This record gives sequence, C-alpha cells and structure tokens, in this order.
Amino acid sequence: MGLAKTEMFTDQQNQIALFAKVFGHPARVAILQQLFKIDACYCGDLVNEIGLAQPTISQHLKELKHLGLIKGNVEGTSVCYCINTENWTTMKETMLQFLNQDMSNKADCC
Amino acid sequence: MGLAKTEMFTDQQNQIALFAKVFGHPARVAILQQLFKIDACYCGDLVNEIGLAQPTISQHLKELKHLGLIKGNVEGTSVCYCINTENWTTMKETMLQFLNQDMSNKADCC
DNA sequence: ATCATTAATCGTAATATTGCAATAAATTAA
DNA sequence: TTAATTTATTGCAATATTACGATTAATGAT
Repeated sequence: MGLAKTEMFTDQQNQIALFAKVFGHPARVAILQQLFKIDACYCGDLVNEIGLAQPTISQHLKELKHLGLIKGNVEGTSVCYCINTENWTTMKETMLQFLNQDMSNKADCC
Repeated sequence: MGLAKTEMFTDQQNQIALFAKVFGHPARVAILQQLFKIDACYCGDLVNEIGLAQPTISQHLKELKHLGLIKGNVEGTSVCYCINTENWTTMKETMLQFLNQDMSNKADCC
C-alpha cells in the first residue's frame, strides 16, 4: 500500500503527521536550520552548504514551501529563501500541543 | 534511491529527523495520544480505537518501541503499552530546540 | 492435552520517497 | 542575439513505507 489512511484520523492528527513528515529528513532539517542561522539564503548557497545535488535541494525546498514553512523570492536568476515566520509559529503551536501532553499522572505501568 | 544520505548530516539533525519521521504517520500520532489519554493500553484496545488491522497496529507499535518512546509489558496473553516518560522528555528537548529557533531578528526578506 | 485469546511475524502488493542526470526555463551580461 | 548563470522540472532507478491476510508464538482456560 504505502498510503496512509488519513480519513480515519482527526484533522489535528493529520496535521501533526504532515508537519512531522517534512521534518523527517535530515536535509530538510539542515535547510531550515541554515535559514534560521542566516537571514536569507539562495538556493545555490544551500546546495554548497549541504552537499546534495541541486535538483535534490530544489525538491526539498519545494516540499517546505508547499507546507508554507518557507518563502521564496525571485531575485534575478537566483531565488532567495527564508523562513515564513508566521506559519512557523502556527506550526509550532500545533507541534507543542502534541509534544507537551501531560505526563504528571503517568504511573510507570509497564 | 529512497535512501537518505545520513552521513552528511550532524547527529542532531539525524536525530530530529528520526523522531519526526515516527510522528509522520497519523496512526502513530493517534496511538501516542491514546497512551497519554489513558494510562496504559492493550494492543487490542488500540486496534479497536484506531481501526487499522491488528498487524498494522502491531507494526506501528514496534516502530514506536524501537525509538524508545513507548514500553510494552506482557500480561498474560495481552501486552500493555505505555509512554516511556523518560525518553519522551529527552525527545521533547531535542525537538523543542529545533522548533524554538530564534526568529526575533528575522526581517521578512522575501 | 485441547482450545481460545492475544499479539507478533512473514510475505506480499500498492504506493511513496529519495537522489540525480539531463533538460528546460528564466533572467542577466556582453 | 548569444552566452552564462541559476533554479525548476522531468524521468527514472533504488529503496522505504504502509496495509493486511495468513500464519505463528505465547499464554491461559477447560
């Protein structure tokens, strides 16, 4: 199959999974960290920094952009990418809600 | 390919990606939420609650256990699963470091 | 010992992901 | 216009993931 049965889960569960999925590859983690580190970044810089082929980086950028976590602005022949801070904040709230679930009353049952 | 080139990334980046990957499927999100909601949970309860076939749930549980996020304890013919609170806390710290990256000085460059 | 119950494993089909070479598209420079 | 630069797209091979039927393993009940 290879196809998640999303219809049997809540919107929130699917959203968490979608965000998590995009973070599920170290190249995308590295790209995002680089965009946080330096204010804006050209696609070519990321190719040099990370060391995967240009089409591969381009593909990862596309996924990040599709989820709204980054923005891309064409500047001449280059494209300047940066974090979409508004959407990052929204995503963070969703993920924190999941990660910060209450464990205070969890007996060590197993 | 289908194979991530992990050797070109830092341990931290790979760790973030590994944790995120396991959260990248709504069934595993749902399983974890259920384990948080009720203190302990039998595999069969999760099968009923979530609605995927028993081998599928079992497979998802295996992945969660392999990453150390849950524990499983055999009780007769059943297996009682619960959150591994210690490891959850460690994982959370790693993920929060990634999610909480500083955006205060991010000009809207694009 | 036999049967019932529960969960894990195996095998397999369908689909998704990753990576890159080759190419195309878009823009700028000469 | 032509050439150079930069990024996106296409096509494809290799691998991974998801789901589940069939089966096995483990335990408990009769």
